Amino acid sequence: MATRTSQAKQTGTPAAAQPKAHDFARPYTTVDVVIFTVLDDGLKVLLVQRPLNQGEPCPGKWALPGGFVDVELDSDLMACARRKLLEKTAVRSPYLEQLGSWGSATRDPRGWSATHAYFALIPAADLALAKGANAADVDWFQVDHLLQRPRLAFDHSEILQAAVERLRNKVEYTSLPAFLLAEPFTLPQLQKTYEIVLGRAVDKSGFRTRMLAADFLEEIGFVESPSNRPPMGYRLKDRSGPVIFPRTFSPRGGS
Amino acid sequence: MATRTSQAKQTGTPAAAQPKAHDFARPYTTVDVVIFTVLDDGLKVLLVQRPLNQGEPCPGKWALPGGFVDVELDSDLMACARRKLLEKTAVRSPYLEQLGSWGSATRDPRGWSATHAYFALIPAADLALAKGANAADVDWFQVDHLLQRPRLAFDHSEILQAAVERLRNKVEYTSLPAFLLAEPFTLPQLQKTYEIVLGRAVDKSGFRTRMLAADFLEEIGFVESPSNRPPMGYRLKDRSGPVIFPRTFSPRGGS
DNA sequence: GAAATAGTGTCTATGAGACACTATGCT
DNA sequence: AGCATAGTGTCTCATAGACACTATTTC
Repeated sequence: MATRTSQAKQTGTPAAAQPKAHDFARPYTTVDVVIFTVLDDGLKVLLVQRPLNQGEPCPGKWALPGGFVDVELDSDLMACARRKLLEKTAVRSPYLEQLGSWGSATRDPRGWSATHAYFALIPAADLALAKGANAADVDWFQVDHLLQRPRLAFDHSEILQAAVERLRNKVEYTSLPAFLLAEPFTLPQLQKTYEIVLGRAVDKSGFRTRMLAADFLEEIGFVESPSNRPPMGYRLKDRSGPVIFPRTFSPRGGS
Repeated sequence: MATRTSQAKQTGTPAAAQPKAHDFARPYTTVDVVIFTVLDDGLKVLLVQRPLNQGEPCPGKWALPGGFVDVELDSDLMACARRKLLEKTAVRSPYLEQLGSWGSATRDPRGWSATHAYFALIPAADLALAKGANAADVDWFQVDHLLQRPRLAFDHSEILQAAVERLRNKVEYTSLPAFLLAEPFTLPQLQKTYEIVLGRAVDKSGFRTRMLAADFLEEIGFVESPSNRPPMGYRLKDRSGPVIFPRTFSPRGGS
């Protein structure tokens, strides 16, 4: 029992004269980040083109930004994700949430590997500054196109799909889209963001009632807009996470 | 940017004459499983006592069942979780869902490690058979007690807490508790299970309407009960996963 | 004043919660 | 008959969706 090959960690039986289990072959440990933004009226995701070098897997294919956990640099998984994000976007404090993990013997040709996937939301406006940091092999892609024909490296298409599902789901009952906007933002802007992510229109009146009832916005004064009546600007009362609404958005609650 | 120590995997820059990044130090990769059941009118979780051997971390403490991924045995993470579950409970086809991952330099004294946590639901009835497989250092613990004073090995108290939160959350809007019952079960039994997991009573009429409207149950004929009017027995139409209800349970939906 | 956008009022159908009721079997 | 459990009917009130309305600015 409890030994060797498999476990040893949480086994009841004394392990006797076995080599320590944790000296056995270890899978690779990586972190990948699905970075979303709303740009040009569309939901976009950041991808990185894989190098063409010999020995690199999936050469030339587009992939999620990510890579190996660095046991020297990264104190934990989240820190590693934040580092990857910072390297690619120069954004420091995005919304960042763990998505799940994917691990198998075959997902990376180099051997058994497990990746810890995160997803991030960043305002497109924050990127202007970061342009310098963006290399030529980094670009934003329309999410819808990527879902229609999945061609990403490794199992990244699958991970992307899971991220979009999670995002779309949560948007139905949380204030997540607010993290896709730079402050101050207006309610019409926020509504537009919801509509872009959800892929459908939502009623203005209901939307406003809902947002204000959730009590997560703070008025910041009127904001100048390209034309017409000046809208109220808002910021988040608490940037540490989204608010959860009591009910869902969908038109007919139907099962 | 984008080089060395850290990545190399998804970096734009040709890695030139660097040692391959994946030859660097690798974290340990483990899987832990939070196994729930409902037993004696309480929500229980399965724990394993850690061995007392020298060199083993957290000797004598109770921990979630789990251990190192075995790159020979385990084709993927889920398979690893299923294996751990089978080893401890002899249950083959439980409800099994990924919970998240926890990884840091310090969570295991042996070094940088990342665990992939899963949670499982099994009917207590299925365990009778498994008793043989259960070693002396395995036992069921009342979840509420463990949450009140967290004393588990490693960061397992944190993982358990996350699992309970996820479970309680999902129970509000899914048919998950059905996976805690052996078939056939009755609606009163199912209701009881909901109440135990949620920690509060739910209205009978509303409960039944809801369950039947969700159309995930199949009548299996009347079932003998200890007394009185015989209830209808049901089984799941689809054991592959829970149904999601359109709305939540909570009394006042209020925000 | 017209146009365009921001923001509010109001009506209604739905459906969940609450609770009273009926049904069926056991002793 | 009486009790205990299984199962149903019904009333009400909150609210989400729909949509019509008002408000404030620019030209």
